[in-house]
Amino acid sequence: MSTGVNLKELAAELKLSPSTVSRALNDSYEISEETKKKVVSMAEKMNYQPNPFARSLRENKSKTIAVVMPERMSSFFSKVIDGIEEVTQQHGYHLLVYSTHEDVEREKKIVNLLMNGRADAIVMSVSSQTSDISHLARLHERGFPLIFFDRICESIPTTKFITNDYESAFEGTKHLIQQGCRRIAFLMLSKELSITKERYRGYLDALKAAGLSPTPSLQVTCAHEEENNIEAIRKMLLSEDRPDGLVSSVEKLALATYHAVKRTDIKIPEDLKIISFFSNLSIAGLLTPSLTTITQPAFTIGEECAKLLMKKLTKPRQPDLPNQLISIPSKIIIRSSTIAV
Amino acid sequence: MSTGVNLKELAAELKLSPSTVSRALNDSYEISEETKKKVVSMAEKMNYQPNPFARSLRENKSKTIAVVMPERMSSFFSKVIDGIEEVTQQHGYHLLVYSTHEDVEREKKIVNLLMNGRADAIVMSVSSQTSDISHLARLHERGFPLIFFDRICESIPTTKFITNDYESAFEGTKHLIQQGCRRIAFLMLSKELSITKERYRGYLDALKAAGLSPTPSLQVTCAHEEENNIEAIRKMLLSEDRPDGLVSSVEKLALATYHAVKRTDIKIPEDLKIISFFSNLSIAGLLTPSLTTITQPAFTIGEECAKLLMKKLTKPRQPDLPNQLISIPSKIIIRSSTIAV
DNA sequence: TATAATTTCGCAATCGTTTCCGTATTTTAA
DNA sequence: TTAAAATACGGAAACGATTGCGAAATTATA
Repeated sequence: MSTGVNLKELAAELKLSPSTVSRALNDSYEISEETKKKVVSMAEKMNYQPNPFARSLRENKSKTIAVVMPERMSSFFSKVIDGIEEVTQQHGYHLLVYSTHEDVEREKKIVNLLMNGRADAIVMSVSSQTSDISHLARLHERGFPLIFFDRICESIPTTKFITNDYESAFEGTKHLIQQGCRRIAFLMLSKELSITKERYRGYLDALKAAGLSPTPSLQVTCAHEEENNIEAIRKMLLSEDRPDGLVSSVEKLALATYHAVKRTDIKIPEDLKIISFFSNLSIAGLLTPSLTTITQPAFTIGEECAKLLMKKLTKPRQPDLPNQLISIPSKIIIRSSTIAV
Repeated sequence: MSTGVNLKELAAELKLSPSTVSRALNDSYEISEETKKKVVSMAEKMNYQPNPFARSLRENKSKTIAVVMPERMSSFFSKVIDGIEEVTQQHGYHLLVYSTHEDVEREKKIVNLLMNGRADAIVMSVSSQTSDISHLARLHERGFPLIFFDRICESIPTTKFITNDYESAFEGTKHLIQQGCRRIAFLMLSKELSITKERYRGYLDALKAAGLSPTPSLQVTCAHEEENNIEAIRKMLLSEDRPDGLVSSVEKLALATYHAVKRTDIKIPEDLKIISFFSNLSIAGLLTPSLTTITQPAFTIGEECAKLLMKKLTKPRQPDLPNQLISIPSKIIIRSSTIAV
């Protein structure tokens, strides 16, 4: 791999010193317009590309953001990253992307690796296994810029971007009740997860507001393995107090539910109405029947994370990321899976 | 952001020179076992993390791989990256991930940015717009390690990983014919794409082998915008010589076809049988009717790309990546969308 | 015992930038 | 006309690691 020209060679060609060339390329006021032109044109001619590591070493920043998330095959996370990339790319930033595969040990390893400054900031959504958050707390205490989205750590005082989890779950559950549901199931990944807690609370409060009492056996905590989830849901669906409605707090469990239903003779929406947090609109419309979704503003969440970070990182002497919770509302899109017949 | 301890501070604490400490940490034969122990334990105690940029600058390598692909919201590409990450993470490599959004201009920008050595290698799948490949050729001519997967550049002499596109398309088309189809449509993204060419060839040859002649109006070239694709497909499906079978060369066009069919009263598989290159098995099973798929070994492709790169990058004085085409076969999974009634 | 070989470590250069100084030249002000 | 200020540039020190080379201390060999 033949490395290109460096600053010294470029300077030699121009019969200038490296410092002058550097300043010229960085548009310093100390350099005359005339020399700037010369330098810039010669740099183009010789295809000079500054070495990013020399620069990072000197400036102590990498122009790189790390994104850590639980899984890649999820339209929600894909769209968030698209949103982040859209903003960061305009500022010349690069994206390191890591998947924890819902494994807290991998999450710890990744976070610890990132503490050496390879990235200027971390945008993350924690794994469903994450209960001990000391690795993240340590990162933040050291002053490392850290932003959470979706699955947040409440106790770490930094900026977090979420959707209106509580209200959406409340409204979604209320919608099921309005459609006549009385025994409503709730599917979740892990009780530790911030999104689980909030969405669950919204679900419970909606039940309470309607004078309904929750049935413990209808609240299913799932795991990572899809087949196990499908079977757990199927059993719940066929249990004694089988539900007539179902709220899924994450996309993948809605899909698991459709799989589970296929293994029974339950009819949606006649026997069971389903609503789910879901980001893949194209798929939602193709499911049979089409799925009523609580659609999170995934792309916007990514954009907002990135905008905040860019402000903090590209301007000098910015304050720490404020300890705030920013909520961007979801939209409920009613489709066939909850239409009363 | 308070940077941690560096080598000099660690050395001072140990009353040793930085060079000795560096060698001790790198397990050099020149250092006694005794000092090694001391150094390592002190490094742990002080939580020493080597500065990656200083190291990269000195060693002229970044322990980073760049992955450039056309889109993120695709189960195929997601799985490929999961495969790559699985291997590279074990070697301590990091992943920079870029999406071109099927835009060749963005692809060029990204590739040019990567020429400065920010990554040690690039794994890429070109955009559907890419016909001029000079940006990639230049990269390769400079000796930059470059690997293609799926959507390859035939003319660039490096290693490419694909699936058996021709054979799979041939077998898939043959399957439709065996199920009684006579007028078989073909959906593609861009005629420039390597996968389009090969899969199209397989499709044509299968027709020919059965004594069928292709109908030009049944061969639809689609673009990026989903709604436009759906409408184009719908029109084709309702045209005079409407098809009774359809091969989709990529996942998203199969979904578009399902959407298009929903807007007509065409019945699958009675009126139209569908087969598609498709990686999202969970979704394939949930479509109505479930979709017969040509399932690419996405994860394995990613793993193989990464394995080859790791061999090249982690061992000293490796030869250039050989000019070879490695094909990993797909599997055809027959579901309801092609079952004759 | 004297010399050679081995072990173990330190000094200093290096990677390619940026930037703090210093300085020569030109312009402005008094 | 002279002093002060502004302009335009170069020298050299950083940033934090790795490594070639030299040297002291120890061990082996003759």
